[in-house]
Parts: sequence; structure tokens; C-alpha cells
Amino acid sequence: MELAEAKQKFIEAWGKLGSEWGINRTMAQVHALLLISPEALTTEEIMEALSISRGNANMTLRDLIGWGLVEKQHKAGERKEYFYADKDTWNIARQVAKERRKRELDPVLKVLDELSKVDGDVNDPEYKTFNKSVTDINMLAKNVDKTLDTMLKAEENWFWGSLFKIFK
Amino acid sequence: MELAEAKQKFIEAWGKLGSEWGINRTMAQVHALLLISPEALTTEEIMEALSISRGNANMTLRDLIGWGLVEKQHKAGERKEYFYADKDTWNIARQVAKERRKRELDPVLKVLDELSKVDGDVNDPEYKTFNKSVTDINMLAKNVDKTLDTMLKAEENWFWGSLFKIFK
DNA sequence: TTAAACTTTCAAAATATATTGAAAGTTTAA
DNA sequence: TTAAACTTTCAATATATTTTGAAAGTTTAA
Repeated sequence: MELAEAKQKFIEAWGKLGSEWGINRTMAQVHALLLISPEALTTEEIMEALSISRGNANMTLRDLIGWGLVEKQHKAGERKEYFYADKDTWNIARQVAKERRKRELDPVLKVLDELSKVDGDVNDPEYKTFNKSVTDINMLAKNVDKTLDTMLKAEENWFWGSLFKIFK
Repeated sequence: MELAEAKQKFIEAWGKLGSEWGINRTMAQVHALLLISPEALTTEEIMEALSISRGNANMTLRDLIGWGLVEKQHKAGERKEYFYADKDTWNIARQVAKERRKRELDPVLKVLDELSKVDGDVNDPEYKTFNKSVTDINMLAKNVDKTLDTMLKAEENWFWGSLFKIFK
């Protein structure tokens, strides 16, 4: 396979994976493009490479910066802004985990905590089932939360090393 | 908070979480409804409770069955089909992990394996960057895959217990 | 200042996804 | 058989999300 073709495939695959996991396809593609670019790229270059509009490129880049996955670079003597992606996979994974936890897991945990406090008639099957499900899910979510917390603080080697010590 | 209100909130929260993670909102809501129902429900009851059409209810239920989260029940002397959700949170988590791995992670792993075999000029920065990113992501994805595999085979207590032994 | 170079915004358009509901299909009991 | 009870299908519709592109905004150099 040619490098050019391989690059396309990578961008496509990353875009598809992103969209299946609730991340805008274009955002994932721009990220993929930057991941395989040795040098920082301009908005123009990104528009060109992915055939997207200026507005789309601009918004997507701002989002990626908001997710902590991409940063702006300035080159001496140039007006243009350049964009560069952190290439460290472990940082990427942590960054994504961190953002999604903040945006999605935390709010749900808050609701679950509230809901598990609701009380009612212990002899009412409706109440009993509701309460059990909510409580169980709350516990699971808290475990996930705790694990993410550890992962966010951890070094890559330590993290996977520890996992494999048990899971091997 | 009243039980009725709490139920609504739970269904909403579950639906929102689902849609943020690439799962159809209605599917997540139907699942939530069944999770807090002590008894199996009919299509009619689900349509009524969530104000959705028959077609939608039917398709959604079929999807949930396909995900292994819901099963049909038959009651003696009745024509109607009843639907019941497994209430074991750990089973739910495993089931979802299993399906998403099969549907989404596995195909990406296949592509990444291919792409990491592409070769090129080691002095070409374009190639070097491409290759490094693809290889790194491939390794990460394989680690995730391995961990999921362990999780799928594991008992809940063993799994979290082992995690906490390290992560505490 | 000014104007060229560049970035951002956002209403409108395009696209993708989800939902409806009526018709077609299936099963069962008599 | 038949017809009532129930389930499934799918084209049309509705909704939600993404993208465009031109106009407005900003920055910089001269």
C-alpha cells in the first residue's frame, strides 16, 4: 500500500471510530490528519487536505484545542497560525478520558446520587426495583470514575504494567 | 422527590448518556424504562410510557435484544409478547463492552494492523510520523482489547477487587 | 491611519439520523 | 379455513447535526 493511500485510510478509520463514539467525524479526521503530520499545518492546508470549508476547519480546530488535543503554533515572521497535535498516545487517551468524564460522567453521577436518595415504600415492587437499579448503576459509575481518576494521574508504563500484573 | 418524577429523571439521564456515547437515545430510554420495571412490559405499555410509535418501539426492542440487554417473555395463555431487561449492572456493562468491541474496536484493530505494515523511506519524516502514530495507537488499542477480554471473562468482584488492589 | 492578511461568526443549506403510522405479514384459536 | 390479535416493515416525514461561505471582525505592517 502506498503511503498516501494509507494516510487516507487512517483518516477515514479514525473518523469512523470517532463518530461511533459520539465525536464529530470531521473533528476526528482533522485530529488524525494532524497526528500523522510531522509539521504543524495551517487552516488552508487542513481545508485542502480534507476538502472542508474554512468555517468548518476553524470551528473544528477550536474544538480540538478545547479538548486539549491540538495547539496553536506561531512561526517567526509569519502571520498565519499553525496547528499541531500532541503525538503521545497515552496523553491523547488521558485527555479524552478527562474531558468526557467532566462533560458526561460527572453530570450523570450527580443525578444518580440524587436519585438514589429518593425514598419510598419498601414493599412497593416499583420502588424496590427502581432503587436497586439506580443504586447498582451508581456504584458501577463510581467505580469507573475512581478508575479514571487513577488513570489520569498515572504514568503509562505504571498503568498498563499494573493491569497486566493481574490480568495476564 | 416523587417516585414518578425520579423515574422520569432516570429515563432522561440514561437517554442523554446513551446519545453522548453513540447509542440511540430512544434505545437507551427504553432500556432505562425496563431496568426500573419490576415486571416485563408489552410494546403497548412502552409506547405509552415513552410516547413513541409502535414502529419505533418495535425496532428499538429488536435492537436491545440484539445487544443482549433485553429478552422476550411469554406469559401463559397470552398472545402478547412481554419484554424484560436483565437488571444485573455488571452483565449490562459486559454486554455493552462485548458488543462495542465486536462492532467497533475489532474493525479498527484490523485496519491498524494493516496500516502498521505499510513500509516506506525511514528518512522521510512524513513516513516516520505516520508510522509512529499508527504503531503507537495500535499498541494502545491492543491493550484496551486485552483488558476488555479479561473483563468479559471476569466476575464482577474479582475484577474490581483486583483493580482496587493496585489503584487504591 | 489604511489595507492586506488572516480569523471568527452564524444564518442558511445540506446531510444524516430517528420516528411515524398505515399496510403487510404472521400466528393462533376456534 | 377464517378472522382477530398481534408483530414487522418501510417509505414518507420530522428532527437533529453538520457544513458552508460570505460577511464581519481582528491584527499587523507600512
